[in-house]
Amino acid sequence: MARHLSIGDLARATGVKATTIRWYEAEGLLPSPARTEGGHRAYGQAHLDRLGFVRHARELGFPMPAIRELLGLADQPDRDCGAAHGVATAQIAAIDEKLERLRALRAELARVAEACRGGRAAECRILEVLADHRHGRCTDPLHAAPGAGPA
Amino acid sequence: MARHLSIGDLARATGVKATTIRWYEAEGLLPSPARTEGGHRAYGQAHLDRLGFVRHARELGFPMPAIRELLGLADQPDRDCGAAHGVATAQIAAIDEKLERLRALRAELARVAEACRGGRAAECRILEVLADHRHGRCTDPLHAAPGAGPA
DNA sequence: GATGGGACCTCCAGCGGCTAGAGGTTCAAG
DNA sequence: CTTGAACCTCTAGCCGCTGGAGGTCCCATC
Repeated sequence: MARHLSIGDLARATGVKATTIRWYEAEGLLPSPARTEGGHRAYGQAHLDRLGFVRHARELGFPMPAIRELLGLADQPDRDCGAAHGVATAQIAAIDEKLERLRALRAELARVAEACRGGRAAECRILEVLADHRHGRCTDPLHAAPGAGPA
Repeated sequence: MARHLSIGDLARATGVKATTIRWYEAEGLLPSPARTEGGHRAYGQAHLDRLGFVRHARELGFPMPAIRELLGLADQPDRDCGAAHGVATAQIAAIDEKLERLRALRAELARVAEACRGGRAAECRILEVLADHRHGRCTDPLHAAPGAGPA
């Protein structure tokens, strides 16, 4: 009898936890597998491949709707793959945005932290800067350039 | 005149939504204000300042427990501000970690996207690469684990 | 003083992407 | 046949809000 793969086997093979695998199934990223007589999930190679796909896409930060779209494309080999390219490009743009924001954040935070010379909290520049909201008024930390706003 | 500030006044002044202000109060980041006879929140300047502090700290990505700590420090001017420096430094470290992850992600994703030359999905390298999880090359530590795959 | 409509109130649910636990059942090794 | 590890379902929780339902209050205008 060809041995099926248990959920634990998939978990070990892919590094995705069993609970997460079940959750992917509930969310429709993985098809529901067959069951043993006792009700345990019984997977095959196709499931393993698909889970690998999903995991890799998640590692690359694709949100679940994007993964659903990619899966749909992978399932319909005749469709134009331009859509896949679009999904990937959008994901890159999203990452670039996050990167830029984090860099700006990092810069301001470093500036703030460096201003602290120790001593009593009453004189702490970190707390001062945080408390001073002339400094703020920006929803986006991007524009908070060191020389520009708060003199 | 201007006996008190309404929640809407605070919202307009700080750019923090009223619902979020109420939520900060529930979470203990803002003290509960006095109420009008009808039950509306009645704020003073101190609340406005405090909300500015919280908002700015959030913009810098401090998680709520860190903000609680910073607020505690700001309230006790005699304490050593080394703690504030520690909080800021930890936040910088967290950002650096995220930045590094995102950069690696971005690089791989760009590589993946570039591989696509258009055409049918069956030949799309994006989908191929996502499906093939043995392609290695990823500096992300999350990715590095499964050396002993399904043989 | 009445009225209208916007601002406010409370409570609850939901987002993404899982994760953990309770409490019960099944499988496979010895 | 007996363990006990792995599995099952279901529920709730994490962060940091956000939105909606359904009701009440405030205040400018007539």
